[in-house]
Order: sequence, then structure tokens, then C-alpha cells
Amino acid sequence: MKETISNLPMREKILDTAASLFAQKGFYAVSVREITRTVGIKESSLYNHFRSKDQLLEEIFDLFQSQEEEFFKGLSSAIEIKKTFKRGKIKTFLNNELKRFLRFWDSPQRERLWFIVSMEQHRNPHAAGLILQGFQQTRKSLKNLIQVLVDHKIIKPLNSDLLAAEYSYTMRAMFLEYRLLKVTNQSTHSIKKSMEAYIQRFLERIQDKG
Amino acid sequence: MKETISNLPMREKILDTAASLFAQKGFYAVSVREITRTVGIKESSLYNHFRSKDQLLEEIFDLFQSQEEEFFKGLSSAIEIKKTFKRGKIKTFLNNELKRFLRFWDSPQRERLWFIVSMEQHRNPHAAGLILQGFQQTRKSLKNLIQVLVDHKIIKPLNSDLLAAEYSYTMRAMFLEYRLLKVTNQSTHSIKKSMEAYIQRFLERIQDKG
DNA sequence: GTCTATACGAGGATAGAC
DNA sequence: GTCTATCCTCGTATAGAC
Repeated sequence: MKETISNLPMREKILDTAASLFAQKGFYAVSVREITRTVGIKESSLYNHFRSKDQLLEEIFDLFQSQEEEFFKGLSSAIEIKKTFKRGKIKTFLNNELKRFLRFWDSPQRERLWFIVSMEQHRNPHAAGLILQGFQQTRKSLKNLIQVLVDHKIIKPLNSDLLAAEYSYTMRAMFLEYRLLKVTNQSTHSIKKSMEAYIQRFLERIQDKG
Repeated sequence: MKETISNLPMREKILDTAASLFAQKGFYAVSVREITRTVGIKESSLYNHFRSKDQLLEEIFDLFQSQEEEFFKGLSSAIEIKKTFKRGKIKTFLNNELKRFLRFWDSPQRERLWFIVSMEQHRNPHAAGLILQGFQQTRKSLKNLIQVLVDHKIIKPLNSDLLAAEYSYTMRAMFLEYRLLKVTNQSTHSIKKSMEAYIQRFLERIQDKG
């Protein structure tokens, strides 16, 4: 895959390398020298493409945001398509979306973006905003789904705000543990099972058996 | 309160200053020069108290761990004492423990420790271990509580592992949002209400009405 | 236990030749 | 758009006087 990277325009090559190094060590621990040495250019050349080291980080934040938007757009259209939900298929749908979510962020390129934003979220307001936006978007999408299910009388007429919050918070915390296990090279089997078990119990609670 | 700090032994003063600066900017963004300048000593003097900058971080991790242990010890004894649960008091108990938890980590000293460990969790295995330990401890304490409630027939004989996981994951994600809102100077009112609402619905689901 | 002095590599960034 | 050369500050850390 090195060929792919080395065929990129220099600007992309720099950004890609920076993302890779930032994700491994954190923004501050990586120097411009290290980035350019890895790319194979001189420090001064980097400044023909980026104003500063900070600009690299900002562009990475933008990439993260566009990836998040891409995922949520996919989720929205999946919900839209499934307006013809068959009663028994909700569980399959949720499990598939969970798998899609995990696969989406397991992609090495996106995983790096996720790490960088996560690392920076506590000291960088921009990063914090992106994470909070993720929380909100997840709730919003879930609320939308639950409303569709309520409208089709597949689940009881429950408060979709509260349910969406509950489901998305739980899933998000599990996802954080999933990521932490992955990065420390531990098995994610158990936490994946917990996620599936949660979906199962969540549905049992809300489905309209009548 | 500056008097309090300046009366500390030098070793504590350095550690306190380091924690404060690390929490604001991150470990890498803070230099030994900056720490000693803030304390009012020369760089060389710091090395009479600490082997290296890394040792400062390690000691901060130890402080975090001892604070976590302190909290969980308090929670355990609260559960122990409440073995005589009155049916109607569980909600009060959980709400109180929630408030205690938030107040505990809202203390400026502990908040700093929490920030530092959170920031370092993605690149530092020691920090990642501490966070994962927190996940586990929370589940364990909750499982213990639920088991007590089941034994006293206050709640239905449900799987305490699954319930503990669900409750603690949800609360933890909400806590993360709480912290992120705080650090970005936004209102935490809404998320606190969500926490209380979650406790309410959780209890409704599991209480033995019979 | 703190200071002065110093070592020396690494940090981000720029000027100007090619 | 890349290079060489250079700037100057900051990084951690140590030796040795007081």
C-alpha cells in the first residue's frame, strides 16, 4: 500500500503522514521535522503547503467531521429506506447498523482521525465540539429511527427522546471501551457481545407485542 | 488559596503545579522550564525531587488511582450500610450516589487528575489501564448493589451482570458528556436531568411491583 | 536543597538560491 | 515547489559552587 501513498500529491502525502504520526504519539509529541523526514522532504517544503503545524491539525479535524457526516448520512438513508420495517427485522437492522458503525471506524484511515480528535478533545475546544456534535447526532438519528418505529406501531408509543438518549449513550460508552481495548491489543469479543446483548434487551423492552 | 499551595513542601508544590499545567495543556505541551518557572525555582532544583518529567506523570497517575479507590470504597460502604433498603428509597439512594460522584470529580484537584489521565489514555498504556479499571470497578460495584436488591426482593430476579453493565455504561457516557460540557463552559443542566431521568426509568423497569 | 552555568539536541519557522 | 542554510527559542538534564 506504500505505492498508493507515494503516488498522492505532496499535500495529501504530508497530511496523511501527519495524521498517522499524530495518531500514534499525539500532536505535541510529533515534530514538523519528523513529519517531513517521514515524507522525505525538507522542513521548509512543508510550509509551501501548510501555514503551520496547527493548520495540519485543523485540516485533520475537518476530515474527521466530514467522515462523521458521511456515516450519519448513511444511517439516515438506511432508516429512510427501512420505513417499510417488518416487525421481526428491527433487531437485524440494529445489529447491522452496529456492525457497519464498528467497521466504518475500524478503517485504519478513520481510526486515526478518531484517535487524534479523542486525544485532543480535553485541551482543544474545536475537538471537544466535534465530540459533542457526535453525541448529538447519534441521539438525533436514533430519535428519528424510534419515531419511525412508533409511527408504524412496531414499538409502544414511548418517549423517543429518552429512549434515543439511553440507547445512544450506552452504545457510545461501549464503543469507547471497544476502542480502548483495541488500542491496548486486548480482545474485543466480550464487549461486542455486550453490545449485541444490549440491542436484544432494548428491543424486548420497547417492542409492542400486541 | 495561594497561601495553601505556597506552604506545601516543595515536592508537593512541584507536583501540584505540574498537575495543574498538564491538565490545562497536556503533558507534552508543558516543559520542565514552565513548571519550575511557575513554582519559582530553577530547573535544576526540580531534579532534586523527581528523577525526570516522566516521573511527575507517573505520580499523577498514582494519585488518580488512589482517588478512584477512595470513591469506590465509599460506594461499597454506602451499599453495605443500605442493606436495610426500604423499597421506596432506592431512587433516593441512586440519585444521592450520582450527586456524590459528580461532586467528587468536580473538585478542582480531582478534576485535574481526571483530565490528565483522560488525555493520556490513547497513547499511554498506564493511563489506558486506569480508565479500563474504572469501567470494571463501576460495573462491579453496580453488580454488587443490584445483587443486594435482588436478595431483598426489592427488584425482580434479573441478571445482575447485564443490568450493571447497562447502567454503568450509560452513566459513564453521560459523565463524559458532562465533563466535556463543563470544560467547554456549557450548561450541564440538561445532561444532569438526563442522568436523573435515566435512573428513574431504570428503576421503573427493574422494580418488583408485586 | 537551591543556585549559576552550561551542554546540546530538537523545536517551529523563514530567506533566498535553484 | 524544493532545496540549503540559518534563526533563535525551548527542550531535558547535569556539574559543581554555596
